[in-house]
Amino acid sequence: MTGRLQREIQQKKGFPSAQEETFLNLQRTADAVMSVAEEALKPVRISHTQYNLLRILRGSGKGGLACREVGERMLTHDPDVTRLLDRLECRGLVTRSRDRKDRRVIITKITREGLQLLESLDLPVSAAVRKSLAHLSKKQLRDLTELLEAARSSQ
Amino acid sequence: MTGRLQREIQQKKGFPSAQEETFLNLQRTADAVMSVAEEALKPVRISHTQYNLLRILRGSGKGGLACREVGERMLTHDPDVTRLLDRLECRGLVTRSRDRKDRRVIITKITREGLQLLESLDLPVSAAVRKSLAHLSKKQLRDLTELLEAARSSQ
DNA sequence: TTTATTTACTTGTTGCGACGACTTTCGACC
DNA sequence: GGTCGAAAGTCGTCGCAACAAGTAAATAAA
Repeated sequence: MTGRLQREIQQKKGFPSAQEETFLNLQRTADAVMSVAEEALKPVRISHTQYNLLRILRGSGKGGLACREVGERMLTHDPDVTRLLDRLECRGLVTRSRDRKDRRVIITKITREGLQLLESLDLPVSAAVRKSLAHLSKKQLRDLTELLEAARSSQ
Repeated sequence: MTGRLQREIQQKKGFPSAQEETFLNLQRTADAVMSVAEEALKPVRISHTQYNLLRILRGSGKGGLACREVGERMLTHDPDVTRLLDRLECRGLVTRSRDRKDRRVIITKITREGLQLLESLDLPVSAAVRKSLAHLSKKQLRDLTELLEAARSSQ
C-alpha cells in the first residue's frame, strides 16, 4: 500500500491532489458563470448581491422580512445586510420600518419600483444564466447539480 | 412539441430552469468550499487572493513577473494587482523594481519571507482543501472536474 | 424592581472587485 | 527628430465582504 506515501511525495513535488484540482475548477467555473450572468444586471447598475436580496424580498410577500431573515436566505453567507439595504433604500427600491411588537427588528419590504425593476430583469437574467450553461446537456446539468450538492452536503 | 412553451410557462410561474438550478448550486458550493479552505489562511491574516498571488510569484521562479502577467494568471479575472501588491510589499512578502529594458513594467518578486510564509501554509492549505471535498469519491471528483471544465469551455 | 444576558441591528475599519481617468514609456509612422 | 497611439501601471471612487465594537430593546434572573 503506497497510497499515502505516494500522495505525500506528489504533494512535495507540487502535484495537486484530485481535491485541489476540483477545488480550483470549482472557483474558476463559478467565477466565469457569474460574470456572464452579471452582464444582464449591468444596464440597470445593480450588483448580483443586490439583485439576490431583492428577489428574496419579492419572494417573502407583503409581510416583508427582518434583516436577520434576509441574511440567512442570501447566497453568500455573511453579507452586510444593513448597508446593502441602505443603498437600496436610497434608490427607492425598498422601505424599512420598525416592527411594532419587537422594536429591535427592522422590517424591510420591496417597493413597487423594486418590483418593477425585478420584473424588467426576470427575462434577461434568466436568459443570461441559461446561456452561461447552454452548452451542457440535460444529463450533464443533472449530474453536475447532483455532484455539487454532494460536495456541499457535509459542511 | 410543447417543450419551449412549457419552459416559458414554467418560467412565468417561477420554476427555475435546469441551468438556473445548476447555477445556484455552483455559486453556493464554491462559496462553501472556499470558506473551509480559508480557515487555513486565517491564522496568518492573509486572504485567499493574496495567497493565490504569492503562489503565482513562487511558481514564476527567480525572474519575477510583471503586474499584467500576474493578473492574467490569477483565479479571479480582473483583480486590482497594484493595490494587492502594495499590501504585500508593506508586509515584506514581495519586492518591486522597475524593469531596465522596458521602464513601463514593474517586476515583482517574492521575498524570502514570502517563501517561508508560503511553505508554512502549504500543508495546512492542502489539508483544508482536501478536507473540504473529502467526502467525494475519486470518481465523483473526476466527474465533477470534467463537468466543470465543460461548463467553462465555451466562454 | 433592578440587573444581566441575549437578540437585532448599526457603525467603523480594512481589504477585495470593478470601473474609469490619468501618467509614463515604448514603438511606429510621418 | 517629432507626433501619435498603444501598453503598463497608478490612483480615485464606489460597492461588497469580513470582523469587531457599540447601541437599543427584549427577556431572564436575582
